[in-house]
Amino acid sequence: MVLQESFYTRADVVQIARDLLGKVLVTQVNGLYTAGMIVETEAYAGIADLASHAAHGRRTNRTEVMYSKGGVAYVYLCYGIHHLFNVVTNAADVPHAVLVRGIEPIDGIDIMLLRRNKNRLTPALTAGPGSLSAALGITTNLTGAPLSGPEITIEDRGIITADADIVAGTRVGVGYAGEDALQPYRFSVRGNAYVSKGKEI
DNA sequence: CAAACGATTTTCT
DNA sequence: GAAAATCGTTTGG
Repeated sequence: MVLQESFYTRADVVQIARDLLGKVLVTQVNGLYTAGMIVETEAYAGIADLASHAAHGRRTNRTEVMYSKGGVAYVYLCYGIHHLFNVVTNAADVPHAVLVRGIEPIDGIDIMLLRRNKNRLTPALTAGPGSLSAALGITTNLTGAPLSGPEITIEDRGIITADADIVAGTRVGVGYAGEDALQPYRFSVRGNAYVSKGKEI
């Protein structure tokens, strides 16, 4: 079933990041259906989190969508090349978000291969935030799109991820955030090949 | 209005 | 291991 708004509007963004492991991210872009299980996430805890784009309550055109009520997409362009997909959480005006960093392909693998210009399935296809966005056809024009569909949804297909199979660690690429870079806000499925190789956990 | 830079990935040496 | 690719956003003048 498709996750309801009540899943996203909860106050604890770290808990949501953990809960997203094992859920299935589904996109339908240009009529092409692709889906994959989320295996790696990072929480960005709003104004108090120096690693967040909304640190100190910064509010700009780019970050505005993070202030939406939970349950919409926040996609932003990094290094001019990569589209990074986030899930906006919490109530309106609380700019929390969860970055999805890795998925395990489930449906539409042939489509993903075409989009990534590859001809065989390897973990590199969807490991890493830029890679999975490209594979699923996610671009910045999905920013603000509701996760209730039709273009993008997150589903619970009954996959259970035990606590023992969840690895917590520090976030990748946020060294500029000082103390907050040390927060255990990164979660991944233990041993899964589609977890990105960014830094060590 | 100009300049620097980034929640990354790929490619070259 | 190092560096390029590449552009919207943000910041400074």
